[in-house]
Amino acid sequence: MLKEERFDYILRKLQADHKVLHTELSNDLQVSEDTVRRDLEALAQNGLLIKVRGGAIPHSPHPYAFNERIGIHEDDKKAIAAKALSFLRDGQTIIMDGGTSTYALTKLFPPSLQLTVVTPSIPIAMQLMEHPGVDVILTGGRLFKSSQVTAGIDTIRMIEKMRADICFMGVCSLHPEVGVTGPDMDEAAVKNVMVQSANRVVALVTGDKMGTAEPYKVCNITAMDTIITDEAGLSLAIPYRQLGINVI
Amino acid sequence: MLKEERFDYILRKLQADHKVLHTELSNDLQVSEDTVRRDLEALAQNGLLIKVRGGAIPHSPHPYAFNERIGIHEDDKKAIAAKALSFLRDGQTIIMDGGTSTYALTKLFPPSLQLTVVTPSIPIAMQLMEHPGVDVILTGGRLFKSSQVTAGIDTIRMIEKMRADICFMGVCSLHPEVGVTGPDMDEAAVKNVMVQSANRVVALVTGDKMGTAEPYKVCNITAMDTIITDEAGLSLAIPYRQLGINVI
DNA sequence: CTTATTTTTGCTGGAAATTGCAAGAATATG
DNA sequence: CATATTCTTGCAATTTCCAGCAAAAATAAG
Repeated sequence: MLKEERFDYILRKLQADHKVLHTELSNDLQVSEDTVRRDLEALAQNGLLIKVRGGAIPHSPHPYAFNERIGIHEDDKKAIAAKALSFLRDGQTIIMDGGTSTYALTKLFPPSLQLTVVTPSIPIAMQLMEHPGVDVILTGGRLFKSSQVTAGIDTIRMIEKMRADICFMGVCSLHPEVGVTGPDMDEAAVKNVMVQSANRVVALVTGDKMGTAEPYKVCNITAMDTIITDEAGLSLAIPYRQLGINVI
Repeated sequence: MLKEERFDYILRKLQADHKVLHTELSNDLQVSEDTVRRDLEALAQNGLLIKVRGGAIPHSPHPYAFNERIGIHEDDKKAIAAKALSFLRDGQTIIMDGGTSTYALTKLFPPSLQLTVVTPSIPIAMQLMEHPGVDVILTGGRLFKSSQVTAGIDTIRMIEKMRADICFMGVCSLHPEVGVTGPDMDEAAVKNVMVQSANRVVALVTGDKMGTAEPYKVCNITAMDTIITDEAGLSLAIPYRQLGINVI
C-alpha cells in the first residue's frame, strides 16, 4: 500500500468521523501506530489536519465561527438546500451569499452542473474549486474572519457590475415588516447589492431565523422572490405569502 | 512493445486503480522496474500523473494541484521563508503572491505580527484567517482552480489601487536576461501589477527555478530588489548581483 | 550496405526513504 | 499520587531511488 493511499484514507475518515485515532488507523491500514503517527505528522505539516493526543481532528481555519455553525441544524439545512437545487439550470450565473445554508447547497451540486458562481465566501469558493463544471468568481475585499467572507467597498463594486440570474441569500434574520437584517454593517451592505444585481432572489432560511431582526438592514422583505425553509419555517409562512412571496 | 503502448497501459491502469506500482507494472509490461520508473518520470514531466515512492497516483483534477506541490522542496522553502521573515515590520502593507514559497512564509508569521496582507491566493488567505494580527485583503476575480489564485481584470484593478511596502513574489521562473516569467498569461499579468504597486519587490525562489524561463513575461529582472533563495540558488547568484540585485 | 550516432533498456552499487521496534519521557486519568 | 497511555528519540532492517555504465536496438549518414 502506498503512503499516499494511507493519506487519502486518513483524510476521508477524518471527513466522515470528524476525528481519527492512532489505534483505529493502525488496525484499518495494517501498519504500526508509529507509522500512523508519522503520517498524521506529515498531514499536519501541510495543514490538512490538527494532531491531538491519541489521533487527529479536522483542520478548522476558524473553529469558533463558521465551522462551528456548520453542525447545527445540519439536517434542516440539507433539506433546504435540496429544495433549492431545483432552481438551478445549466449556463446560469448565480450569486451565492456566504453562510452555512448556501454552503450546504454548493455541496449538493451535481457534478454535471455548468454554472458561473459569484461569491464572497471562502468556504464556498474552496468547495466549488473541486467542481469540474463551475466557474468561480470571487469578490475581492477585506476578509472578515468570523464569517469568512469578503466585504467592503471593493466587494460592493464588483457585485454591482454583475448581472446574475439568481441570488441565493443565506439570510441572517427575516421579519415580515422589518425585512431582511443582519448583524454586521458591511456584510449587510454587500447583501443589499447582491439583491439588486440578481433577477430573482431566493432566501435560504431555517425556521428559527424567521420573525427575528438584527441591527443592520439588508432590504425589504418584498425583495425576496422565494423563501426556502424547513417545517418550522413553513408554519410561519402566512404573513410572507400575503405579501406575494413564494414560501416552500 | 512501443514506449507509447506502455504509457497508454500505465495511464489506463492508473485511471482504473487510482494507483500504479513499479513492481506490478514491471510484471505486467515485462520490462525492468527501471524502465517503469523512467516511464513514470516522463509521464510526470508532462503532468499526467504524480510520482510517489513505489509507484504513482493520479494527478487529481483540480483541488490538489496546489497541495501536491507543497511536499516538494519543503525544507528549502522553509529555509527561504525564514530568511524572508526579517523583512517584515509591524504596520506594513504586504502584497503576497500565490505559490508554495509564499504560503510557507505566511505559516511562519509570529503571532504578534501586525500587518495588512493583500493576496490573490485562497490558501494564503485561509492560513492568515487564523492569525490574530493580520488584516487580509483578498483580490477579487475569476478563480484559477489549478493554482488556487484569483486572476483577471478585476484582480488587476484591485491591486492597481493599492500601495504596498513590500511585494513577496513566488516566482515561477527567473532568468538574468529574460527576466521573470510564468506559465500562465493571466497570472503573469497580475504579477506584473503587483510589482508595480509595491515599493520593494522580494522574490522567493528555489534554486531549480533560477536560470529558467516560461512563455509569459512578468517583468524585467531589475524590478526585483532582493532575491531570496537556497544554496543551489546562491551558486547561481553572480549574474543577478552584477545587476545590483541583493541575493541572499 | 556499412558505419556512426542516438535512444532505449537493464544492471550495479551506493544513497536515501520508510517502517517497525524499544526504552525512556511526557501526559492524562482516576 | 499512582497508573496507564501516549509521545519522542534513536536505531536497524528493508525497500526504493538514483546516477552512471554498457549492451542492444533504432535511426541517420555516408
